[in-house]
Amino acid sequence: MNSLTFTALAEPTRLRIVELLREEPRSVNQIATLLNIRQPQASKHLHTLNKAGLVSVKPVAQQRLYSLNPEPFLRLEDWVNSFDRYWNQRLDNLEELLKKD
Amino acid sequence: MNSLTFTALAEPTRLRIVELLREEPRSVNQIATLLNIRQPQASKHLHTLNKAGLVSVKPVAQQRLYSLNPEPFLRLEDWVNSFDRYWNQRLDNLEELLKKD
DNA sequence: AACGTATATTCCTTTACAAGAATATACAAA
DNA sequence: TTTGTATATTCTTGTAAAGGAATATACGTT
Repeated sequence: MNSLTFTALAEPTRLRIVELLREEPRSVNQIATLLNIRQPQASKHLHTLNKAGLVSVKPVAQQRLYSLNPEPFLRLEDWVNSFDRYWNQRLDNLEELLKKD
Repeated sequence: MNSLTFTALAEPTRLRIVELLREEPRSVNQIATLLNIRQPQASKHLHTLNKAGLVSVKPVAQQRLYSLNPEPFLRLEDWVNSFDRYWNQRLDNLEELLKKD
């Protein structure tokens, strides 16, 4: 797993942006308005998300529509799903322990 | 979703620690040795992971065994799984588009 | 009690990065 | 081609956090 994905999501405003884009693609000003932040900060955070590969841009007239990229989230999904083995294993140990009565 | 979890995982060394603990609980020195870092840094990172609620400590003699806490990872799992709706929806839009021929 | 091992904490320095303000660029419309 | 709207970039400043070195604390052993 790549820590760059986590770095991008670690900033609270960026996390909120991602959760907005999870609903549908949006323009910079839409995001700025919805999150009550200034436009330059929105642009900067979107730039960071873009560099991290989490979003894509599609120019429409003078607007720029940002949308989520599936890949990094699917990779994150795989990564976190793989932890299930660990929980199950620890659960087995617990059962083993309980059997000893 | 809480950005603190992402903050904790954003640091490359901490991410490696988590991936080590995913195998089994380990002591501070084990982690420091395996990752080739100095003991104080290992302690500091583990302290950060602990504050973020990602790990627990269990004292055993003078050692401290760190292990993963399931909860935050299960929450992360839920969060990232909920993105599937988005991908499916976008996939539907694509199919809709293709139907138009 | 003294010493050794395991871990935590403190202090210092350096670096990354977020916000604000101001400005630049891109495109559209009149 | 001037004006307006949408977005990006630059510069500055403040702050958080990581690593190194040194030291403190906790527990065990002799």
